[in-house]
Amino acid sequence: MAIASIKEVAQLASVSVGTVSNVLNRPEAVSPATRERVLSAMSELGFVRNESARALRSGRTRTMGLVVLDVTNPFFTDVAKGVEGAADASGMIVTLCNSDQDGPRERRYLDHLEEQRVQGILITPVEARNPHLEQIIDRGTPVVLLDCRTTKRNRCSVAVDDVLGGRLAAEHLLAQGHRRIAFAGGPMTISQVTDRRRGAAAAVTEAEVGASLTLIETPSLSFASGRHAGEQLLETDPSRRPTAVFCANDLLALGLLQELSARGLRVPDDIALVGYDDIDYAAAAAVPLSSVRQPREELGKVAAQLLLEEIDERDSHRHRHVVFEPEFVVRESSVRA
Amino acid sequence: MAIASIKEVAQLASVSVGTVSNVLNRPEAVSPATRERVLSAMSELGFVRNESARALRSGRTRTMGLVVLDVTNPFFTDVAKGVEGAADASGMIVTLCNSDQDGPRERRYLDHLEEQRVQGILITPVEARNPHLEQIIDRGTPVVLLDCRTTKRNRCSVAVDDVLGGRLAAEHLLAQGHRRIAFAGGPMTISQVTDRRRGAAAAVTEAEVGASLTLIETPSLSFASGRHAGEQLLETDPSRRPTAVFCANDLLALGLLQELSARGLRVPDDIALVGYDDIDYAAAAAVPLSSVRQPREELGKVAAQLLLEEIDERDSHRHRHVVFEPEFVVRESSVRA
DNA sequence: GGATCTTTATGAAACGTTTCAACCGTCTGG
DNA sequence: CCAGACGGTTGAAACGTTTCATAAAGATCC
Repeated sequence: MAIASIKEVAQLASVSVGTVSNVLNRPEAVSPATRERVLSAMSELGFVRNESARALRSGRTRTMGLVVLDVTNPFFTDVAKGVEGAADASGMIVTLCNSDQDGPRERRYLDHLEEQRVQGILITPVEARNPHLEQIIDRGTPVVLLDCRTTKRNRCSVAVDDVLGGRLAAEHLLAQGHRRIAFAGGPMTISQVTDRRRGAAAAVTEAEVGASLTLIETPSLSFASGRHAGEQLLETDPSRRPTAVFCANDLLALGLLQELSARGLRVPDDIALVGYDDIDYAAAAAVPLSSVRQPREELGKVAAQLLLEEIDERDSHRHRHVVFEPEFVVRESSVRA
Repeated sequence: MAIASIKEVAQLASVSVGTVSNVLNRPEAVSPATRERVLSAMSELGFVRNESARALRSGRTRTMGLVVLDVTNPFFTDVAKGVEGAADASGMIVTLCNSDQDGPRERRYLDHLEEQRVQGILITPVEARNPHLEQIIDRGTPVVLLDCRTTKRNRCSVAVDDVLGGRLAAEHLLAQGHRRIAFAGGPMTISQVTDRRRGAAAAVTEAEVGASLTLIETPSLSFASGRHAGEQLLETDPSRRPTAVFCANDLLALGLLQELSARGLRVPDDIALVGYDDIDYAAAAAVPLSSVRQPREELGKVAAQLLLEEIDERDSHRHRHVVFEPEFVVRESSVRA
């Protein structure tokens, strides 16, 4: 049952193991005749190269790790697609891990990736400050921060300006005449959440129109959390209720939208809604969702390229911080007829 | 820069490498005093176990592969979540691969997984007949077919009865009075597509009401393909145009819905729509989508458990074929007021 | 026809673990 | 007081590759 090794292939083809290895790695260095012989021995035995042995001896793998906050969020799957495309073009394989916004889980995956000796790691961390990640970098595994701004000098990062995104969303709502605005999102350890809120808060104060930004903290950025936030909102006294909600992402907004509609509140008439990410489903929602658009696939692609660059250049590499600009997309959920 | 090995840890702790290995694998077999000593040597050196070496020597990894047709499809991410949960509970790690409905790509991933010597593979194959997959099974890697029925005796499978699902959808549309019905989906190599169509076709013929089921073949089961199918539909003569479309999945249906709405056709009045999968976004769509619900996470969970079982039992394992029943969910997209 | 290169193949030494037979004290029961 | 068991530790072999110095056999040149 055990898969044939290079040794058995060598025996069948009457060559040394070194030659078999050469056929695998530098086929041009072996004469056509023997190459043919080795190749047919391989297929006769159903040889499959043992990546563990190869990695152990050569000291390098062909794998990179990608750790995202939520695989079920279309934003991240689009990002993952970008990463995968770039990796594939360089003959790299991506191990996709889902931290599910859970610290310990994230840590387990990081440990595993380091034990696997992946060539590098792309990560959207659960917490901005992460000593464990720091250690991994110190031990020599390149890490690129994904969708997360940083000024740290020991890594690259690719992000979209979330503070600006938050500002755009809030300015739009203010322009629509809203004064009691809420920001929904959480947990507050996630930098995207705090950045978006910060941008919105700044816009609200600067407007000097007596507007306020209250906080609806959610346990996660999911559809379910959105529905739950909707319940909370419905419990508050209508006279003091916010007239507009800016959600930290589209999933949250879609969940909120569904809960509000189910309970008879109309969007945008009773409550205006703005999301974030502009996932495909935002435009297709019951009430098409205004949202802050990010270049999702591009984000992943650039992050992967940065990592590949760092892997290639190693010591001579200079870390870079790429920041994209978000774009506000107006749809029905935030403009009263 | 190189990460410390077990040997250096042993040296620092003044023990043999065997003892260090024991601390790692059978800590109860080593005295508390030395264990402590070894542990602190490890943290001092920043030791990280080399999984390649471990896998090579022990002959087993702690990884399973999951190959899906489309990571951006919420159906598959939900399935993946189920798989991951079950795997995690058994200390296994999942390598998630996205074939993107592309044969060669699928093949590359399968090769990689086999080279990695994963303990087993969960796959929703691009084509039902797959000689390469067959070889992998023959060489001894357990494979479980995911969301794909089979009667093959050399593997387990977990699926939802797609023929029944197709039938439910068609029967519903027939009951609503539709006679010119279309089935949208593709490519036809994917068994889910053909099964769903077959079920629908059977229902249509059995009804004996002079109804017909035309085919709108799409290149993939994506949002974009749905929009494209919408264009096609709009080009056909309104008098001969189908009055209802049953889409092979929800993404397709949502794309179609968006295109139709954008071009001024009303759903369900001008064209009724039924999807498949009942992803979260189906209920939240502009026109809430009728759909065929599948137990997504459960599907993944059971598949993973079957695989784990097979990995455990090995030779004594008896393959099983689990089939779930789908459920039709009626919403506005298919019932005229 | 010898010297010098090239081309091709070889054999053995790593890589970092796990595994296991063997060993050494110390304890236990008779 | 001895035989045997037991808890703890050791040392070396093995896993399947890659890598590299070396060798053998032709080819090329003067």
